[in-house]
Amino acid sequence: MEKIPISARCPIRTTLDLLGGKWKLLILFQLFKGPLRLNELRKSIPDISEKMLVQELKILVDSNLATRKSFGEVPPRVEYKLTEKGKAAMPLIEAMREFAISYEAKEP
Amino acid sequence: MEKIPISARCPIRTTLDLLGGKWKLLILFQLFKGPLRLNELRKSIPDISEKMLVQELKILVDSNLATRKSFGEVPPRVEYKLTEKGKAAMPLIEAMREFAISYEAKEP
DNA sequence: TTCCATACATACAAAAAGGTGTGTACTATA
DNA sequence: TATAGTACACACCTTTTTGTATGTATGGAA
Repeated sequence: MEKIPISARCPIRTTLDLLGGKWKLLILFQLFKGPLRLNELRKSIPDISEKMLVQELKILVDSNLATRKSFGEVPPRVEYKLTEKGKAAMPLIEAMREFAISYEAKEP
Repeated sequence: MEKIPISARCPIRTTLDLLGGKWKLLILFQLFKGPLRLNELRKSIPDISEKMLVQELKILVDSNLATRKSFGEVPPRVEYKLTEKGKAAMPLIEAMREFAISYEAKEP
């Protein structure tokens, strides 16, 4: 039996679990514009490796933040798309943008 | 000379650099309620280690998101407090809370 | 026949993040 | 005199995350 501290399941931790790390929010942000194929995502995030992209997409799909649709063609064609839950991250990204802007302002 | 991809300095990455990781947002959240001493922070985040707390606070201070005020007493008394830039993270935390709530809802 | 494109998988290595345990300075208090 | 409290520092270790380099299946184009 594990000892779970009182704050182990607060909304901040939940969100960190779902969206933490270097890439997930960047991927989600790209997908807001509409469904994308793997290679399209790769081009829109130039410094991500293929492995990371595949791995993070899998996690996003497992968390029900995105869906994967394979067209069963050859060469393979697969499209990734946000779910409703995934789209709910938009205000969060907006808040991040605003935070970054206010941080970089010269004011106090 | 380093090669910097086109998207290296977007607001998402800036925010991730400043607030990423397991602890910074939790610490900031505690400090919204008002200035706190190290031990008070430790009690309000039961599962953080002293090293992590000190280390993360130092980073937050270096980033101008918080300030450190030593009272020069013995035993030491030090207070940590948010700066204006630090307070600007509040909407972000609010957005995280809302995201977590919507994620955990049973709807689609 | 060789090569290309796509969307992966897998093994391995490097780097970053996080955790544990101990020590220190100083004073007050028991 | 021994102990406690505070806010650290430092060494060391483990885990997690990220990166690199290859390999695979398939069919069509050259």
